[in-house]
Amino acid sequence: MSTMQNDTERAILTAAEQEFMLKGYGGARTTAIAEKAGVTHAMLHYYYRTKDSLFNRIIEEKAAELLNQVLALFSTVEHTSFADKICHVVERHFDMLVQNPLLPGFVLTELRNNPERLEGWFTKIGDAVKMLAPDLQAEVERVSAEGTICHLPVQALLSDIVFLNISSVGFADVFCRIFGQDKDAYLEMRRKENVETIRKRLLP
Amino acid sequence: MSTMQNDTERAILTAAEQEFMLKGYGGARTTAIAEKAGVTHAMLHYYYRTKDSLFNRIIEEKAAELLNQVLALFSTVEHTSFADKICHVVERHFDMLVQNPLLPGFVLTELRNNPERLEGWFTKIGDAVKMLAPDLQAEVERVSAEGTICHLPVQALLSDIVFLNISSVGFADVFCRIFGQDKDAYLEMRRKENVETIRKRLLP
DNA sequence: ATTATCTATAGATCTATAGATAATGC
DNA sequence: ATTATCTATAGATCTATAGATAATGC
Repeated sequence: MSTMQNDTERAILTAAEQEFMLKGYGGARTTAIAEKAGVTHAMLHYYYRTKDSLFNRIIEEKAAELLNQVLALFSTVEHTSFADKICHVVERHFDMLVQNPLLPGFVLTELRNNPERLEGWFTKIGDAVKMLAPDLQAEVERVSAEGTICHLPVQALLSDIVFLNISSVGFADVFCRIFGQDKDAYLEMRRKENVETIRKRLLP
Repeated sequence: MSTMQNDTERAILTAAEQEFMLKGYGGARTTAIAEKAGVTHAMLHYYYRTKDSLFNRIIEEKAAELLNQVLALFSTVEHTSFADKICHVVERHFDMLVQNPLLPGFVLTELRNNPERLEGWFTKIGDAVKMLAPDLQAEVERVSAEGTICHLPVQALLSDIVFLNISSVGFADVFCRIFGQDKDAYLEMRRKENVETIRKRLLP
């Protein structure tokens, strides 16, 4: 069975994911991956043939995993208000990024160097957004007409959330150094601050 | 005079800045820089000796340029209110990033791969922040006591501004594709949206 | 004399494969 | 027979320099 992987195979995948996320496709070295996995370099090519196919294998796994997590953000319990629901999404999205702190940098790097390699990601995410956005926009229209929140396009709101959270996690190292703050304390501050900022953004 | 550069020298610098900003130190190739500059590869080493010294030369120039721009953001004309002043800073910071769209990705890449190479940048920025932050915080204390704005730590406010602007520019390509929007239209939307978000964040 | 330029190449590093050998499963 | 592993190496790519030659400035 193909999912019945031996230790070597699994070790290579794990090491490869770390290396690719950290260095990007171009920066990753198959020799370094093999070394990190504790196998000879030839074994990597024996199991995955080329660097390229190993990379594709990794990002397809990662894409499925991330898409599930993102979709799960929205399919959650009922909340008292629209604003509460959004704030809950902000918090869960933030936590998801803390679990994948290398993601923003990885995406930015690949986007620059070989955007075609992430083509699949963007079409998948684009499709998911096309599914979710209209419902969300309809809800905004309805609730804003009641005067509970202000009116705004969901593209703007979603961008706000993602941008605040991505940067908070991606640039935490820079900013906590610039401000002379502990990293955990800084992230804790950002988590609250992003919720607060989005909540105020929704005020009528 | 050392600032009296010939065409070759200048062409190498220009090409190197583009290449380093686009690919990062590790991804940049001195052969590619020479080719882009239209000179033989040996000339690059003749003028700047090593890839490393060429890189340092580039980022020191860039650091000085960026720091001046950032400091200029705050030393500006008087405004009617604190909130107006901040919103003006947001707009000018946004425009500055549009002029340097590769900057966020470059910083993130170098931060990951060899943070020590940007050590100088962060200490300089840290020093500048230590100069500006107390005055700004004092103003927040004063104006928030009057009830015109809410109280908040300047670290949070500055992070909010930088994060929204950096991501808007850095991830514009991804997001306008995901939303099926024109890039210029998306950036125009983000410019207004970031000002609006920060203005609301300051509400009492 | 000094500065600028070119050709050629050394030496390092990286991906990928060839070919031999050991372990495993019928 | 098939699967897993190792050693050795081919071939590509990249940084850096050596050494020769042309242009420039006293």
